[in-house]
Amino acid sequence: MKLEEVLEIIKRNTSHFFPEGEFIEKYQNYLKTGKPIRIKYGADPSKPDLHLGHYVSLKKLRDLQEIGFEVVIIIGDFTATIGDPTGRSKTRPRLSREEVMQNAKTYINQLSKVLDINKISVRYNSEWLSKLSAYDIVELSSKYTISRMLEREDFKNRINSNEPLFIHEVLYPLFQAYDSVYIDADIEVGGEDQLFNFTLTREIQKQYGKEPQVVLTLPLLIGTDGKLKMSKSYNNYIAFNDEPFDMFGKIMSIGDNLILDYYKLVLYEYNQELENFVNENPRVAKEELAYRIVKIFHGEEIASKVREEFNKVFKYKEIPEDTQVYQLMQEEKLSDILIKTSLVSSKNECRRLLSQNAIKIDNKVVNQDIVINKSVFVRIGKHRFLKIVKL
RNA sequence: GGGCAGGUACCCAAGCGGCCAACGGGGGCAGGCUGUAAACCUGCUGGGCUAACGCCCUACGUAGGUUCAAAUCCUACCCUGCCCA
Repeated sequence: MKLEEVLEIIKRNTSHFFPEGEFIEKYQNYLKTGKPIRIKYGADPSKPDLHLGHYVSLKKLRDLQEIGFEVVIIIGDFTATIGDPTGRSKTRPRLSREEVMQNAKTYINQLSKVLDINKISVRYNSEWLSKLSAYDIVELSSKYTISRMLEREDFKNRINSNEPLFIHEVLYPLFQAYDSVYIDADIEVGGEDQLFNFTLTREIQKQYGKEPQVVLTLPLLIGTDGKLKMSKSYNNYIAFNDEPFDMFGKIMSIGDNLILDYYKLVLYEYNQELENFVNENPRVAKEELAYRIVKIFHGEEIASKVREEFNKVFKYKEIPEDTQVYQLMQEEKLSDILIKTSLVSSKNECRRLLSQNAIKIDNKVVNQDIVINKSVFVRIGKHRFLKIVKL
């Protein structure tokens, strides 16, 4: 493929890409010698749920993969026991090895929804990091200074606000850098928040006499709350593994100001026509967006089914088809049933909801904890449903 | 090692012997208005019992103690920050 075309693919949607000259050299060398360009992508197994935010980067990996670049996924099983401090105002809880390994397993399966799984290689960084001796670690840490490390916003903020900053957290970027040294990364891809780590890695690679990696970052997708970057810890994420109906619903709940972003970053779509469409008819534009994203993860058939279902339930207020069913053996109090099915977490919560007119049975508001003795349909708030079937 | 300041619910943060399941803000949930948008208004936000007034249990770093009564006082311990060494 021509260099210009490759550059075009690379630059689509990216927020940082540098140094371009180094990339061009690498690419020309690839054309000449056939030595593949190795892309590194670091996966954090402390958060096993991949979400749309990850998708933005993974999609880029997919593009690069199709050009013929070699994608190496680094499962940070070792670094996860430290916890990436990026953007954190607080020390992350450290995970046990068992938890980390468990999480790592589910990762690959989710990755296969975006990447050609047969062409990637997967490495666990404990493979080399756990073998470093104290001597090696001293050597690694002698290659960077504290003051440069403290140039990082998040670290600086911690210091300034008298929050603890532990030494192992400062070590994190160094270990991540060592991964690149070890696997000879040519390019590292990730979210924009990794910019510091990625550029630091270049320095470390040079110190080890390696060719520094090219940095490629992608913009961060804003989460469903409309404010913060999509992240599991903020609970504002749309996960690969969400049920199609939930996924559709979550997308429908995003603010208007995000619609265009999602089109652009997730679907790679942006033009003036689309912008006009979004401005003129955000509701329809959003529904189309939801449909198309669900289609990526669940296929066309399910996507259109879910779209129909969504409109039935929320536009025309009908009863959803696929909903949790509770089999009623004998008469039971409503509250007991709701707790058993964990639609409600306690009796107090149930009481609260009742008193706030949040619970509807067969479309009629109930205010009291009545006894159920027949088949009914229960709706709590906007999106909790239960079909009770009397046997 | 020494001195000082701190550790309160999901987060921030008041309270400093009873009126404290704990002010206020954020977040979350729910209702109204809507397009499951935003903005806005309102209510709720530890658990159990009750139709309800209310009652009981568990919770203010951990463990003990003083008191009729402790988040609040005392003792020890753990943890964090700042300053000194």
